[in-house]
Amino acid sequence: MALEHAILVSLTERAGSGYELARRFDRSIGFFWPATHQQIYRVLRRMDDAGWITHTDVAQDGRPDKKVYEVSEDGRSELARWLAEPVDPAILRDGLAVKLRGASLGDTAAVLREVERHRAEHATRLETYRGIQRRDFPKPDKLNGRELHQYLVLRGGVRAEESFLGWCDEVIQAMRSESTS
Amino acid sequence: MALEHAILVSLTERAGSGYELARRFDRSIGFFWPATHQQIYRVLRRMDDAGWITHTDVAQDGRPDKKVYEVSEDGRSELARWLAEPVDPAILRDGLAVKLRGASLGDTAAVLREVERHRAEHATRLETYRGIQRRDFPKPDKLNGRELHQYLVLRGGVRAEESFLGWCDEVIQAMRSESTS
DNA sequence: CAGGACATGTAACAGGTTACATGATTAT
DNA sequence: ATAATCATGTAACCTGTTACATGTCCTG
Repeated sequence: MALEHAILVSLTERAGSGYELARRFDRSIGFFWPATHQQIYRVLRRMDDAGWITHTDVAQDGRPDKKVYEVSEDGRSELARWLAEPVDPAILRDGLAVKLRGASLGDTAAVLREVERHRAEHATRLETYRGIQRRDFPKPDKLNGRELHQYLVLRGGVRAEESFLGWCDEVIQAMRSESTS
Repeated sequence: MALEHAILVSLTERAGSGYELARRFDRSIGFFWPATHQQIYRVLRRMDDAGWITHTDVAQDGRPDKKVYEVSEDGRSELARWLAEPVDPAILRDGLAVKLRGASLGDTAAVLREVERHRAEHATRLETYRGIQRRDFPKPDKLNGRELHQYLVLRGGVRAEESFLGWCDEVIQAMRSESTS
């Protein structure tokens, strides 16, 4: 019920093809609402049928044709309607937490190595976010409207990754000192 | 592919019925791996068929009969096998972030109110976690093994909620001062 | 007497994943 | 030559959600 709306937000910012949307989801909005290209194609068709978006076939030389989608008036009002509704709280599905909880039922050292691996991945993601922040929002005090909202979402990503890294460090430290005591 | 393993972890800690598992998921492990009772019943049957768990029918007076499940040897080795595997990074699906990103395309004030509502819900959840921490782990320095791991998972929950609250405050402050400038 | 907890389940549907298919261009 | 990028799609499958069904006991 919300992939449609995530796509409406993204397409309102800029029109694009299914493929382009899938790239955007990989790089930005998908950190908060992940989606594969198959999901996106399926939902785009449904939205097109419902009249929330329209498409234009664009021929390209050397590359396959693409369908560039843009948001219709109906899509805009549907988005406005959805924005005024309450949303469910964020859903987190963290296999690493499940593993840590069961660590003593298997190879504890392997779970610790897995925590270290995740720490490295999240450190990379944090650097990505900080790069975007420096490049796109160098003066956050001056922002308002859409740009401010985009910046604030990014800040959420930065905070979440910082928090995750801090947790990994706490886990790594506690598990290391446990095994040597 | 991991609800099975979350259930194995929970059932190893303590045997129980599908209903009891569903309650546990609501209160603890489900904060990191949510599941409804229907999902749990379906997966329990599959695990029973696969021989990872066994059940005993327990008659109760005044209450319906229940099937108490416990983990078999095969289940234990499956869990150990899974624990040594890499896990995918945590998946976050946050409709509030999508709304904030699109806020300027609708009623910005309504989105702000929604952020305030989520802040309150997460404050409650944080208090729940802190209550468990005080009750079950009053002296965290002394912990090791399974208890240490349970404590560390809870710490992850506390950190995540603290981080979320901090983000909400940042958003609320930025959006309020924007609308008055 | 209404509502909630206890206990398990079926059925239908919506959402998400994985594998495969096609075919051109560009970079290594 | 090989792989990667661009671009769209089908099919099969698994996971997750919502609604409904049943029946007892306990509490307000």
